[in-house]
Amino acid sequence: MITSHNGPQPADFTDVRATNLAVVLRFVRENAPCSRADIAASTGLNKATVSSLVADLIDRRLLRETGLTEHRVGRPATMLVLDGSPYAAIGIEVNVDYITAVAVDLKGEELLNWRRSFPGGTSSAGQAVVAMAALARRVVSRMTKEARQVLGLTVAVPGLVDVSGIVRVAPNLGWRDADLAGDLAKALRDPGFPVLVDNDANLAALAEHRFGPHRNAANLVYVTGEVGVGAGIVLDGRLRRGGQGYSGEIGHIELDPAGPTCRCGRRGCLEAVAGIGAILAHTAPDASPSELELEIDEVVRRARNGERDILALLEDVGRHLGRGMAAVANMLNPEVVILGGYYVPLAPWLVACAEEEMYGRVLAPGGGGCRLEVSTLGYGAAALGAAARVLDSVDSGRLPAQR
Amino acid sequence: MITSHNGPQPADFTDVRATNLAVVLRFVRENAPCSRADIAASTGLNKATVSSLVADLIDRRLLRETGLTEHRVGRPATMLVLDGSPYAAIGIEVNVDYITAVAVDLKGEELLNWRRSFPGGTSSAGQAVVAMAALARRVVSRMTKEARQVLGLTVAVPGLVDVSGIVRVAPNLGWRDADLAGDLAKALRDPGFPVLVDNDANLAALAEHRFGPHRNAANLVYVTGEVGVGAGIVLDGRLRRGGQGYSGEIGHIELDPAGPTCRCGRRGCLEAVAGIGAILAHTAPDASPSELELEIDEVVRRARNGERDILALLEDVGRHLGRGMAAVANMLNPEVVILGGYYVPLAPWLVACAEEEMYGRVLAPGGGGCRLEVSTLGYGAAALGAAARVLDSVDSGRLPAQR
DNA sequence: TTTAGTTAGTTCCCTAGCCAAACAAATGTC
DNA sequence: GACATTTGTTTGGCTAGGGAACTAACTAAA
Repeated sequence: MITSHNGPQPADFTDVRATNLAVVLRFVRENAPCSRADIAASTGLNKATVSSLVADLIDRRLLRETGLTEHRVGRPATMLVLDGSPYAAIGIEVNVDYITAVAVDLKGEELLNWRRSFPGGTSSAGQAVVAMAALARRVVSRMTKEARQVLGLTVAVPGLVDVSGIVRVAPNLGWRDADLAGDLAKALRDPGFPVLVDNDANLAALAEHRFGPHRNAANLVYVTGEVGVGAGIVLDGRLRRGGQGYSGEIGHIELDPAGPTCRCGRRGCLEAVAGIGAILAHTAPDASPSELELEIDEVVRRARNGERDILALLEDVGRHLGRGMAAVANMLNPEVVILGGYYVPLAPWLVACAEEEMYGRVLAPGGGGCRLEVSTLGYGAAALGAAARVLDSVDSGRLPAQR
Repeated sequence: MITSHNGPQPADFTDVRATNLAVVLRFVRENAPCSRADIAASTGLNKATVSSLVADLIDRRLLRETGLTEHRVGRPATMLVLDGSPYAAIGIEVNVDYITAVAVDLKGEELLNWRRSFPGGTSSAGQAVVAMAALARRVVSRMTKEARQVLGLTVAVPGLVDVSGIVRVAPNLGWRDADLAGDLAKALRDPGFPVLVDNDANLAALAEHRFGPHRNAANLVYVTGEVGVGAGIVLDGRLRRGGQGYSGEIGHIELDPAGPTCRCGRRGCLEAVAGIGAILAHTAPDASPSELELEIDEVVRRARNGERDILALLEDVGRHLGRGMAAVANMLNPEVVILGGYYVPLAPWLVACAEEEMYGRVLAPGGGGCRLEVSTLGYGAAALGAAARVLDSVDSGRLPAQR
């Protein structure tokens, strides 16, 4: 795909080809099964060109012809689908108490989803690399056994990852300035596929953008609901990382100078008043990271039981969250803000208040068309997004080499 | 230029040509005077290709050869510069008490800058169209007299402009749902050039991005300092308007639930605690819009005199502004936030506090490399940006027809 | 069972436009 | 004056998209 960011690059024919291959690939992904004629009619490409592009994609085993034809008047069409079998993209998520690995095929279908407990909170980045490498090797060998070529691997990290892929700060993991991608690639001994690192919120946003129910929204924001609150921002169809890669740090937007003290030392941060910690501070002040999930389950149980104080607490958190999301909606005017992480199980008691608060504060008419939704991808969104990151580079025309 | 937003479009050779023409044009703009050989060496395009592209651009009178050559070893180079003379881009800004029109040539050099007083605050959109059309006609005829072809006209409006160019709400002007662009084009009777409308903050951001001292920053935010506070957001080298075009409405980010009441009815909005109105509420509570400039001059005078209460007031506003900018910097991680409008004359007393507050709140290491700067383009930034908007479409390869 | 009609996909040719290499032009240097 | 150096043009080759004609494979109707 021909892009023109910071200092436009000149284009040549290979760019045209790459762009058009990507166009066809994406069209088939969205509209499979479909015929060459469909592609030509919908994309505006010439029939001959489509035939040539499709042949190329079939050669590279990205597409496959199905025997099926449509029975209407005229010559029946040879239908095309994405070929799921020959490739895999791997996503890994490191977190405070576990490492998750997922692998997906080109269609985004999950091939495996493994979770290992891992004391991320008390391990060094080096130890994490060892653990990730071990897990990655097993995933890769499984993929190889299934005769799949691995297209790439991306690691999702809860922390600030700069544009060059260095993990600058990961507060919950206690890491600083770790070249996770480089070290992991080294540990995998020249794996033959790219190894990347990115922020978990960014990748979860990517997952929503590619697989979620709002995948046709070109502008969306994904909000993580963990102890930290972060956002991944997709504008005009692409992840926007900002100048150094640190965009989306909405957790420390100050909502109330008289609010509770945040772990960052200041007062009334979004994270302090609407993060998961703000709930647990009331219900289980001493919970360790590994007990988070259990504690949230307990909160859900009590909310279901209709316990007044819990409901009031959640309403309060919802309202604060809504105020934060109003800031996001006012600043970026996305089509949808998607709440993820622990906000998902708590959504039934949060969203109504949050929505009310948000819509009351968004200046644009009709709230700027911005909806507040709950993620349906579950806790694995970041890992899935990490895999989606790999697929994205295929989609933008960097196809695997021809057989 | 080949773009691939919302549903990628297929590319063909004309796109390659357009992309490369734009590459050459932009290179010459940045590096004039320069030779064909320079262009080839720096862009990576082939010498032959550059010659052909340059010939095309000279044909369209976008470039011009200067007789000047560099005297080094070897054949002297024919130097190329942008041809300023044959074209003009027009920008118009409507505001509460005046209409400004500027015209610039391809280099961005100001050809004229006219200001008419106009009671925007009490006029209908229809009346504004009449006034703008009258002004525009005079500008066009002046340009025609100078033998310049007008490439386009853009109107900057302080209000919410949707993606289709309709002015949805302009609070200070009292307009709603006005098709300014359509009506103005009609009033100009098929002018033969495109007429567009956009938000003033967006266009000022564009002006900074093209002409300002931070023009090489691919990620920047421009903040208007009027009674209303709005932002224009440039990410990855392009203006980001959000889903419906309403991005940048930072004026109503709530900073303090216990703060003063904002004109939007809520409390503690950025605009209410750090807008120009927050200053004038203390110094000249009954000032009319047309007296704003005078009142600000008075504030500046008193600050220069070292009046304690004024300095304290400005410090306070600066701190609130810094808190708002921290939210922006945390969310978007731009390379620079540029303060415009009335913040410019007040900057000496605002910026230090604002910076301190901002850096204290930005989570990213080193503040994410985000600087807080003051606009150097003056009050005309929006009008200039409106003209820049026209030049942008030339830059992206939509060249004026060949002679 | 033809025959006509319709749609799908391929083939052939043309053209745009990039690149590489050779070459011509214009200068400085020894 | 020979040679080196750099600029810009010319020529030819290649990639890849578009258009039109053609073949293929089916349905429908006579």
